[in-house]
Amino acid sequence: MTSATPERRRGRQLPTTEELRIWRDFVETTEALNSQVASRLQADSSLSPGDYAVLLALSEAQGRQMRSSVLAAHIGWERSRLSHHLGRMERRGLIRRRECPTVPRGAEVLLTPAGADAFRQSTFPHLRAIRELFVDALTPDQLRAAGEIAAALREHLGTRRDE
Amino acid sequence: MTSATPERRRGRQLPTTEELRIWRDFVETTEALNSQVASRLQADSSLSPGDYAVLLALSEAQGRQMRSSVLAAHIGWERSRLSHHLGRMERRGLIRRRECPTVPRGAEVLLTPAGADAFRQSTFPHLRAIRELFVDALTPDQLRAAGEIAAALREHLGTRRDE
DNA sequence: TCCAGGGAATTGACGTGTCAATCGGGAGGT
DNA sequence: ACCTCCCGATTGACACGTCAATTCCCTGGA
Repeated sequence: MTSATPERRRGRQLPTTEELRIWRDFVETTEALNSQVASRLQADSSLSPGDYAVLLALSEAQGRQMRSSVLAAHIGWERSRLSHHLGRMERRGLIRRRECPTVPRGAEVLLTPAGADAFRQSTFPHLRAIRELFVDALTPDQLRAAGEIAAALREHLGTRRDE
Repeated sequence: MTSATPERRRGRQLPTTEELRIWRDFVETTEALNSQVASRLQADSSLSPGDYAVLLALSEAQGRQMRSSVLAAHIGWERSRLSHHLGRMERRGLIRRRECPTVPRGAEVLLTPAGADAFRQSTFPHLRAIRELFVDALTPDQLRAAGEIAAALREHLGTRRDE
């Protein structure tokens, strides 16, 4: 029976019921959306969203190759996550790894022809899925608002990172 | 029912650059937000969001117990996912499973005292984290818009489910 | 009686993600 | 030269999710 006293509610420490409803709705919906997009991508091209992100970055890179840690920074992944993922992609022949001539202990990641091909094949259906599942679901105002919400959330996360 | 007009469908199969930017922003930001909320929950109470969802449902259930498949439906999980998760939670002593007397082959899931305790301890910090990381980041208008966007996306996903 | 089928739940295999070691070189200081 | 420290990358252990079997039991024909 240590429920919030009136004093503790001062300054609104806890979300209201309505705010909480929106939170749950928001989280569950974005999860469902992600999983739909992922399963379409999988069905269309046997790629995961992670594969797609890596292949996209490599496709746009000079010489279709990139140092491992640069790639990680570029797509915003932890290095160990990338290392695991590259291992799986290498097994499937989508990329290759090679020692970097310039950086000691560095690794070059390079796109194989099969990887470039898989990426090319996947692009169109993937973008179409994004349009159908995300863009088409929203009015122009809502789409704009979604962008602003993302910016506000990210900004807020950033400012809180120092704690 | 503001479905895409024939013109719209024919004219623009792919998202524009701006739409795509919003999509990426939206996806990455919601992922970052989820992971922040999850890591706070973990730090505050050693629970994952999955644990929290299960414990919340059981806490609100009659007699603090529920049939496994009812629980799965209640939190919107696949049964096999729930089964795996319950296994992990049972190892940690948060829940227990018992044969259901009424349903053949049915399983009752019930909250242990330790599980009830962990949930009670986690609630306040978790709700506070939601407030700080989500609610506080947005203006009232943006919060309302987030709810509407979630509703629109979910509605749209639902209508496309038949394909 | 036997057995096909169906529902509830579990299991196994595997992809994915995080965290904490670990490895293998160069610097830099002494 | 030796030793320490840092840096790039990998590895191992484990949590989490999904999909495809599989198990167990019950029920409804033939």
